[in-house]
Amino acid sequence: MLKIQVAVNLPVKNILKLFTYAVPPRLNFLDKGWRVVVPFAGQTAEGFVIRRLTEEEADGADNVKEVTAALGDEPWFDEEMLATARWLARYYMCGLGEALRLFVPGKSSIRRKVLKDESGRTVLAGYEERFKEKFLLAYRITARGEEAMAEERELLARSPAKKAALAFFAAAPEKAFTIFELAEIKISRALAKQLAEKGWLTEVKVRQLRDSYAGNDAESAKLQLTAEQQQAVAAVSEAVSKNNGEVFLLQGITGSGKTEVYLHCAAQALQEGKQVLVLVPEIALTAQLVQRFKARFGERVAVAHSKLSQSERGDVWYRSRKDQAKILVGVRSAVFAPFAKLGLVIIDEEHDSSYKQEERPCYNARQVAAVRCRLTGAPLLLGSATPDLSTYYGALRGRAHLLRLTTRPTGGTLPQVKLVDMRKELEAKNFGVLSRLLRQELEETVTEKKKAILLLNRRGHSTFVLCRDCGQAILCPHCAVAMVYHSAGQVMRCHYCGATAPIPDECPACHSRRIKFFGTGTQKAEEELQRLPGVKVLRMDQDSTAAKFAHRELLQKFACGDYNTLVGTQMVAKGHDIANVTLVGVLSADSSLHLPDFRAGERTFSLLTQAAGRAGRGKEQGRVVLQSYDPENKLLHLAAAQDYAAFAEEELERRRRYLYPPFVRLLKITVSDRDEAFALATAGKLILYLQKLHLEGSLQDLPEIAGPFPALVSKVRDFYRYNILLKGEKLAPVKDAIMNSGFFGQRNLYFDVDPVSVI
DNA sequence: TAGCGTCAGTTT
DNA sequence: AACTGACGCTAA
Repeated sequence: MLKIQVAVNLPVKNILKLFTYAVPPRLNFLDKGWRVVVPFAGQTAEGFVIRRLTEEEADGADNVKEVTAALGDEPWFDEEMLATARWLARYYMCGLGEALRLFVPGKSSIRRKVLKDESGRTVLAGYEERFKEKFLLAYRITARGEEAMAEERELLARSPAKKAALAFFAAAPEKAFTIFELAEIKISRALAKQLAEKGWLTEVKVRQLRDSYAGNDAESAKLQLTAEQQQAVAAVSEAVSKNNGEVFLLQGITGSGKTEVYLHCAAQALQEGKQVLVLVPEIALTAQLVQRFKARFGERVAVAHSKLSQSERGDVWYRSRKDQAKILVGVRSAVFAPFAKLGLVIIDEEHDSSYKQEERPCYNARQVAAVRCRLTGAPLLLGSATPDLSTYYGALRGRAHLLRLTTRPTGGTLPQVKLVDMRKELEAKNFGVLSRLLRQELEETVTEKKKAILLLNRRGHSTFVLCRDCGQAILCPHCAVAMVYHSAGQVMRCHYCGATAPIPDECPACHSRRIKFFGTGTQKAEEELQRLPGVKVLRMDQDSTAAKFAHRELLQKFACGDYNTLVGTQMVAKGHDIANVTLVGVLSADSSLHLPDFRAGERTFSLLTQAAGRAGRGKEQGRVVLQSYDPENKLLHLAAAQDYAAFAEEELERRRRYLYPPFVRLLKITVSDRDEAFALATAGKLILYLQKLHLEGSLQDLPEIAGPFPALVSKVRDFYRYNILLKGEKLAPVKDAIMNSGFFGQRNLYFDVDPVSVI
């Protein structure tokens, strides 16, 4: 009988093994790449077929169970996807099953069903296939609904929301609207359901809407390219034709028209009958880029983002595999989409940390894309105003072609940047969030009917709550951080575990009643700004954008409404292009600069550059004010001058000296346990183990081992955290050794390859 | 000594 | 992830 090797799809790291199953004759077509259902540990699990066993091997494998069923009507994985998964598992230290499941929308193709008897024992463990649902809940108005509308029922008069909703349905009495379409125009699912219960609407199932971004397909005019843009397009286009996996770094100042280059390169790939993958940091933040692609390429564009329903995502994947979608625009996880003929990969804002997954497996989509490109021959186009230093260094060393855009095609110039010394403000008894200069600039801006964006990278109202007598800040009971005062709800909130607590009347330590709030977050800044004449302020941070689409709505309000000032955390700095913004203020330019992390400088430079780039994108000259307590700091001056090359040179020198990427590779190991002593002991044992391996000669080079040291936030949700940092030019032998040891399966150990931060 | 809760080890 | 069997502790 045919036997196959299978990787099971379970989200656990300690199943590294592959398992052997027998294939019943009816499933004889099974081969590598197929998804199957297999019995596993008395349960049902999804499995991925890795390969067929030879007859010899099959004879050796006794006592194996049979494959239950095949999923889908063709293999899910092609050779390239399997190879990418194998690379990912080894590079990022996870099981092959764990790597393969990333390629499956929703991480699993089946939903398990477990039936139990009265005594709680499993009597039937079955499964059902997901994504079979091709229909979607929709609502249509009924005759009674139309009557109600006509009669202006009392209830409708009292509820404007219901009335408006019903009026919307009445305008198109034949049409059924899916819940997604309704969400777009802010008719909630709950509201529709209420109206249905009244008999005014009826529930119907309509065919799954394949594309929630349909519409606005108006062909947009191609823009005249600058000489630099033309050069970039020509270079990438040639690589698309050659299909030899070349890598390009497109470094363009903010507003230099990187998107237009993407569009032209994509057009070239399409002309050659190839597909394009476009990765963007966060779809909510880059709606404008999606719009540009939709406008240029219409229905050939599919969009994959985290707000898609399971089956919608399945549909998008299907269209891409079947070559129906020519361009796939998506966030991090879209790097695992199947393609019929991948011809170009574009990564926008390639330095963005959202390409790194923070949960296991901690892959970086940029790296995964590079591997897929190498395997398929598709060129990789990385775009950024402030490239990741590793990417930039690679380009300097000839591993990628560096393409530069140094001018703004609109003719606008880079904004004029001023640094303000906040120590002088204190001397002048100005204790507000705005320096005198920024306040004056803001008042001028709003008087001229222009808009301003203010960045303050701390949410909440006051950043800590302190007893004035004993100096004790109030800490979260579960985490090693101070709680932040939030004016909404008048509570203190932990930004790590979300715990809330009322403001204490007296100090828990010394019972003094002199409790005071210190520090400034976005809420307090908002309050202060509201008091300024003519300033109409909107606040954008995690708290004000918690609701779905709130982000987009806020930006829309700011762009079209009568608000003139947007204050918020770093999300105000990213990806949008709002006309009429002429002033950008960074309220505390050095807040992220002094974190004990090797990338703090790079992140700060990138954030400041991006923030500054929001100013004066049209014809108007933009102005930027950076407030700092350390205005002599060289990095701030480089950011003010928007001089990436100089910054990179300096930062690379520092990295070389202190041995940080791109000069070494990093592996961060976190030990996390309720028992602090146990966590430390485990870390110690792991380090001893590595040193022993080295002495035995199993590791040619012992990487430099730093730690264990407590994480910057040493306790989160009652778990103590210690970090170990391994540095070395080649980490593969250490990674392999750890994966083959008992340490790998341990529950309290987490492995992060190429960590974004080491704190 | 039965009766359970926790934990480590296994799943083809 | 879910199941198994071993160990250890409580209630008699």
